[in-house]
Amino acid sequence: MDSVAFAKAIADETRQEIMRLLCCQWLCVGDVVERMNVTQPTVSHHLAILREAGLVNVQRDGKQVFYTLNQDVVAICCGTIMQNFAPEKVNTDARDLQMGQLLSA
Amino acid sequence: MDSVAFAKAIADETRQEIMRLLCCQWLCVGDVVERMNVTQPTVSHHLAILREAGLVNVQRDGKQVFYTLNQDVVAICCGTIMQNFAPEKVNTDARDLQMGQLLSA
DNA sequence: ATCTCACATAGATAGTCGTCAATATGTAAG
DNA sequence: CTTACATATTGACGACTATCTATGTGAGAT
Repeated sequence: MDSVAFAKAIADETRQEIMRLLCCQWLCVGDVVERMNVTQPTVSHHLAILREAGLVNVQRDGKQVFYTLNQDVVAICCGTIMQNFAPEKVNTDARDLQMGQLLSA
Repeated sequence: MDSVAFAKAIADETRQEIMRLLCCQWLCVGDVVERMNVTQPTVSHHLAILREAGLVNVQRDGKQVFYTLNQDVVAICCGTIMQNFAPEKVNTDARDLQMGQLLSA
């Protein structure tokens, strides 16, 4: 998963809203649809993009399909981007200090 | 700077290539152009997008305009995204451990 | 088997984006 | 005040994207 593909996958308001819904919980497609202001095919489309990017975990249960956000991939991709484009902010000897600043910003 | 705007700004191969060039050094537009395979207007266009996103610092020197990547903004935005979409990976008590795993992945 | 429900896919359309050639702007030099 | 140079802006064009309606698919339930 390269940085460009990851950025493209999350570069959409609707998609990030879906990601927020799927963060730390499993929801089926219908649940997502009824919490948003777009149609079911639109949700399905965005879920497909997130799925192909490896950003969501999928599990079928009967007629329903459940999704949840893959936090590991998000974290790893963000780490890669920071290593690529903010190397001076993630140097080894001051890592946790810097992270503390970043996370409180 | 919200996560969507940041993602859109970096969601392009050419732009990330420019960002790599401008990481940790100042380059004028001409220098960027001659290291890439796109025309000067294209580089100027992408620099404008990065500039409006606050991702580059700009400094004029005579006829030339120098750019460099703003690593702080990159780091802060990545931190925001991780807080939004990978909260379980950046919790306080295991922060540096998790970061160590991420950065070595 | 048929029906129904949940989800995915296809097709159409409007809007956005990346790129280039051409031109404008602005800065320094002669 | 031209001239030359570095960068920015404009306009055009093709490619991609987000959304919708309509339809397909696949898994229980009757």
